[in-house]
Amino acid sequence: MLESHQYLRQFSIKPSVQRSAVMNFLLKNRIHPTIDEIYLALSPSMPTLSKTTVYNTLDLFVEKGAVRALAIDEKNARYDVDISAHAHFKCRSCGSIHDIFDLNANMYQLPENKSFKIDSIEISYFGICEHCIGN
Amino acid sequence: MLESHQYLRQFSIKPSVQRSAVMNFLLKNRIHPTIDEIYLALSPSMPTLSKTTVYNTLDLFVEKGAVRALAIDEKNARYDVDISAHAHFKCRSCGSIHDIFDLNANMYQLPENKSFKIDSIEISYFGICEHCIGN
DNA sequence: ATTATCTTTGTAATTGTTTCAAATAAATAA
DNA sequence: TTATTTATTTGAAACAATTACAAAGATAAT
Ligand SMILES: [Mn+2]
Ligand SMILES: [Mn+2]
Ligand SMILES: [Zn+2]
Ligand SMILES: [Zn+2]
Repeated sequence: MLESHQYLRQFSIKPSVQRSAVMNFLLKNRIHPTIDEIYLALSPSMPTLSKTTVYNTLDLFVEKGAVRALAIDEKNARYDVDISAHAHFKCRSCGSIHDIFDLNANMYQLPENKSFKIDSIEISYFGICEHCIGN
Repeated sequence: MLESHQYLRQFSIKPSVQRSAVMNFLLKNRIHPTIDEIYLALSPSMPTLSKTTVYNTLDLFVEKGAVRALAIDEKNARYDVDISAHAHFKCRSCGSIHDIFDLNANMYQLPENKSFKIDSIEISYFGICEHCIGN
């Protein structure tokens, strides 16, 4: 919790109790969680926590560049505290999302394009995960 | 309409009136439309068309491999009748989605991975489009 | 013609997200 | 400190996209 406190400051985010708790969860659970997963995980120890606060908090984190929102899951927004350039894998069966590899320089290279001003890239792979194959 | 009739058969989709109309729209409007856009476009000429049918139809098309569902837009599912390997660009301002380039062989190459059985890739770029810059 | 199967339709339910105003907490000024 | 302003959290309601489902309609098989 102290760590997340510090961590938030690096992104000039004022560390409230709720924000620190959310960031702490993200730092310790690198599973690209949904809003609901975050809320359900924190709710027991913070009974007054509102889901709206989780939404507000994640919006703020994204705006400040502390976390990245992933589009890989059509159902729910997914959040990643790892903002380095890396690709993801989503299992079609269980829906879990995993880091798959770091993007090398030429893959991550944002292409020059006359029609669009490109500022970011998202590379997603789909298939079946190890765990689901063994079922 | 005759064309889409034929086209559907290639994917062993039985071409009903509704299915042909939806496929015809997709073939002639390569804008990666949402369900709603498809429904609103067809609705005037097919007043009895149900939105549920549009959902059913697109689910079937995806299942049969005739169209690809894109995850690039968090709000709505987007559908692409072009199933070739190509990357997309989404404008953060107006939300429009464009084809940006074909994926070359080494980019499209699905990586071998011991933990996951990978079957597809989606590469998305984000930024601001030409039109929105000039505003 | 009858029966069975496939497809479409409209409604209702569900889910994820956003809006918003009141309540609470934190920061600043007096 | 106390008062005042500003920032944050909260819960309820509104909203939007999708899904579930059962009845109606169309098509195919007997
Ligand atoms: Mn990640
Ligand atoms: Mn496309
Ligand atoms: Zn899995
Ligand atoms: Zn634009």
